[in-house]
Formats: sequence, structure tokens, C-alpha cells
Amino acid sequence: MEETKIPGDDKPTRSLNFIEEIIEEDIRNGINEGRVHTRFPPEPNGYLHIGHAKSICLNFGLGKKYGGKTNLRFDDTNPVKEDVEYVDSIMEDVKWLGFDWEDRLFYASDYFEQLYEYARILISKGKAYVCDMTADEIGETRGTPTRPGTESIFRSRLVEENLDIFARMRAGEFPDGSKVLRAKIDMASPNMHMRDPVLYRILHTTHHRTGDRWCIYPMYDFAHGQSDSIERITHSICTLEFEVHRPLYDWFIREIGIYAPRQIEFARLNVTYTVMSKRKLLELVRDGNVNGWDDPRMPTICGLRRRGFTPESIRTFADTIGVAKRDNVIDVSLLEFCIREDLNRRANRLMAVLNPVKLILDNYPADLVEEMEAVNNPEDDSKGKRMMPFSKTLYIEREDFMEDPPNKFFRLAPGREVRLKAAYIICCESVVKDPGTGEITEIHCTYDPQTKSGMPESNRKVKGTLHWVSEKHAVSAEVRLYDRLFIKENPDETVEGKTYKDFLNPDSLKVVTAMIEPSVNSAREAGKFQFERNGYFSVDKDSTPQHLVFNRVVPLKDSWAKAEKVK
RNA sequence: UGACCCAUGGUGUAACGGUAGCACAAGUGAUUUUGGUUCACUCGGCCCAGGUUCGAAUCCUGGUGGGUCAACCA
Repeated sequence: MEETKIPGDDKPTRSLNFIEEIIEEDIRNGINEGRVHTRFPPEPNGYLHIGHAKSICLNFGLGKKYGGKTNLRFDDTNPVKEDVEYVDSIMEDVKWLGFDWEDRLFYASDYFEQLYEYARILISKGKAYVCDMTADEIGETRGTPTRPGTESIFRSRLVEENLDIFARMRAGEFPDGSKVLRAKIDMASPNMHMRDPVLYRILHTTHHRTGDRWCIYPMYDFAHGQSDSIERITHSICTLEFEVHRPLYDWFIREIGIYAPRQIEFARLNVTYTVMSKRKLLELVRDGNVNGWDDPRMPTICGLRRRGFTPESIRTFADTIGVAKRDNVIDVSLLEFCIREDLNRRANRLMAVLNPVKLILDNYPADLVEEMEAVNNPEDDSKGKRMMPFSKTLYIEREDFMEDPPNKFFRLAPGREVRLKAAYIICCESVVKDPGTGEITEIHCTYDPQTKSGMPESNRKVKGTLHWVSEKHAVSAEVRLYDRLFIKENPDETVEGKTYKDFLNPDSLKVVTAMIEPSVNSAREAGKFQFERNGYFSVDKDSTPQHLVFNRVVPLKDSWAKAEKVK
């Protein structure tokens, strides 16, 4: 069949975001000979989270889109906070997300020698000086946003003396905090970052890569732009809070006289009910509020991975949220939509009863076992079918039965007919209760032998379809139900002296023992499933053949809850 | 009471001086051996006031609101 072409309809439908517009304009203007080179520059002081995923997708995406390159660079200029553990996890997470920096793995610490030379250039030009003031004194003399600062008495130090002291700082002659190298710019600038910012501080700390070779370390502002320049990055994309740093970024490049990349800022990602601060996430891990960085409740890449998110779904999410300069809070339901959409296509269905109650078919032969055929994925025929053992005694979901059902309830109730998915239509005859607690212990039904799935009679309309497992064939498994919300609302630490931890959801994790159809044993490697009518689940890394463990990735869209709300 | 940035449905994001569109969310209906999926439909928006223009979400001015900046963190 041939599709009719609508004139003008073949133009790219996706419009450009503002960064792409800048890049395309640069290309049109012949800047950098049309070259596009980006970088993802994390500091290895924590694990990557969903917010970084936006930046990763953006930077690598742009590199790919414009036939350019993207570097991975560790911004490791503060040995106090950084560690190889984080370096390793970051590389793993970027790879898992599906991006490849090829042979372009760099570290700001690779450039320490070059950066030191750049600093000497500034000193020689009279644009930098060694200052002996304490951190407090520097802070006090910096002024405030509305009041100019005052110049350091060391500002007039001679070039030769500066060069000499700077060399001795490097040689380790001075203790931590005793001296810093500062740029000589303008203590009255309305931009605080231009008020003689610190370039180098003394830190007698072992660096995770350079060891004890250095005891002076460059500050972010002095390292980042120059690192971009060394790598000949064309577009240095960062988040909005660095906007006020841009004049300084450009100042260093200009004064040193080196290749000039262009810094572009975008709004960082925020997600409702989600903590997105490295510092706070670190606290949660350190204080034991979660079981590590990869706890499935964490918004870290490894947490999402362990929970069962796919890299595709995260990339789709990043594409969908777009890029702009206004502050934003993305509704977590969009993330959930992306993973549901992906998993609906790829996850095989499985009968799993999370809260079992016994159902006995009074008219079914006691020793008979039938094999029922069930499709693995109604969205994808190629996923094939499987057989499920069916017998007299079954488990169904306790919530699928009500003695005294409300109007909109169309599952099992006394005297009502319901379909057992892929099996028979049954009718509820009676219930047995525990005389003590009054809890229902057995539901007795009769089945209609003419309604086995596939028979003509099975086409009969019944209101509800239940999932089930055979009592003697079912496999038990530990199922971890992670709630939709880990944080009850967006935490605001300024409220009534509360900390964000007061907003942690105490019910964020529930553990139950579920009964699952036996085919789970052979299909476990598949990794991800939809538990019929409950949600998408992934096999946890704690899982063993003897002890199955599942995480709930995300619940199914719950229309039953909506129906309940209406009434 | 400084500098810089931002302002489009509930949430995001388009429109580049010429019909305000898309996605999520929400609602209605149809299909369905998952109250899932799918399909159709509905709801709902240009911060305010001036100005330029035949015509402004778009350009200009002024308000208003929000954000960022005062680590020897990044």
C-alpha cells in the first residue's frame, strides 16, 4: 500500500530546542569550521541521578546529531570529596544509558600542569596575585551583592614575588589555608564572581589520581573553562546556576589567550516527589535511610536500573521533557508513562497473586491437572505462549473477592460469575471463614466445563477476569512493592525547621510473599514482567533460584481506584 | 533593595511578525479473556500595562512574579 504524501509534510516535525538553534547558527556562521564537540563533566563525588541523565542525553545527543564528538571528563579538582568509587560508577552508568565516549575519557587532573602554566601567565600579566588573607577575611572583604568589596592589601604584590610564592605554594612550603592565588579583576563588580576570585588553594590531601604530586588545586572556575579549551570543546553546556560564572569563564579564556569554547546554560531537571541533590542523596545512603546508592527508591541511575527501568525509557524521558531556560518541575507521572510504555511492549505477562486466598472448584476432579495456554504478551505475538497448570485448588487475589460488593465492583462475589484468565468461567457458591477472626479462608466455586478458553462457550460475556495460580504448582517469591512516592511532597527545608527527611514516605517499601505461576522459573532470565493486573516487576539482583526476589518497577494504571473515587 | 536569567493550559514544551500546536495529567465513550493496552473525543493557556505594526505569544518600554549569585565546593 502506498502512502499519500502531503506536500510540506515531509519536513522534520521535531522543532529545535534553543541549544540546537545556537549550534546551528554557529555552524551557519562558520564558527569552529562547523565542528560540534560537547562534553559531560561530572565531579566524581557521588552517583549519577536522573538529573544527570538529562545532561548526558543532551550532550551525547547533540554530539551525535551534528556528527560531532562528546567527551567524558571528570571534574576532579577537589580531592577532599572525590573518590574512584564514584569514577567507576559514573562510567558504568553512562555506558548503561547507551552512550559511548570512545577514546575520549579525560580528567581535569590530567591538566594540572597546563593549568599551573596558565596561572603563571596570568601572574606575569599582572592579572593574578597571591593573597595571604584567611578565608574569613576574603569573605568579609568581598562585600555583598549590593555593596562593593574592598581590595586585598596583597593585591599590589610584585609579579616576581607572586611568581616566587606561587612556586613555593606548589612546592609545599605553606600550610593549608595560608595562601591562595587570586585573579585581579574588580572588587566592585556587580557580579560577585568577578571580585578577585580564588584560582588556587593549598590542600595537602591525597588525590585519587595524582596522589601527593600536588598540594595546590585549581578551583572550578579556573579549571573548567580551560579544560574545555584544551579539549577544544565547541559548546560547553551546563546548568543555569553557572550563568553568572560565564563572564569569568570568558575572562580567563581571553586573558590567557587560548581557544574559546562557548558556554550555554539550561535549566536543570526537577521531578515531583523526588530528591535531586547529591548532598541529600549521600545523606540518605550514609544515614541508612536507604540500602545504598542503588536502592530502588533512589532517583540515581543505578537505583532506577535496579528497580527495573530500561535505558530506553530514560532516554525517551529525557527527549520528552525538552530543554529550556525556565525552572521546571516535571511530574513524576511522565517518567512512569515512559517506563510503562516501554515495558508494555517488552515485558511478558505472568500470573502472580500478591495477597492469596484459596479458591476451590467443588465440581472439578480432585486429581486432574490441565495445562492452560496463555499468551506471553498480547502486544507482541512473537513472544509466544506458555502452558499453565490448572487444578481444583487455586489462589486468587484476596481483593478480587467481595462478600458484599459495591456497584462498580465487577469481580467475584457470592452468586456471581467471573472468568479465570486463560481457563474457565466460574461461579461463586459459598465462602468459609475462620470462626475466630472472621477472615475468609476459602472461596468455593463451580466451574463451567464448556467455557474453557478457546471453546465457543468461552466467548460468553462476563464482567470480570481474574488471574490465578494453582496451589500445588505455584512458586512463592519475595516481592518488594516500592511505592510511587518516596518523598511525600517536595521538601522545603525552610519550612518550620523541618528537614527533607521529614518528608520521607514511611510506606515507600512493602515486602510481601507472593504466589507465582511455575513458568517463572524458566523465564526468570527475561528480567522484567508484568504481573497480571498489578504492575511491572523486575528480578532483583538478590534473587537466587532458591529464593526469588522481585521489585515493582511501576504499578499499572489503576482504573479501579478511579472507579472507586467516582462512587 | 545590585547584577544576570526566566515568564505560553494542572505539568512540561513548540510557534522566530500572520489559524496558539504537541506530550503527560484529568474527563467521556468504544474495543478488550488484564479495571492493562489500543482507539476516538473532551477539558484547559499566551503574567500585567502601554507602545511599534495592517497584524504581536513573538519586537520595544515599564511594571509584576519567580530563579541564580556573597565556599579556599562543583
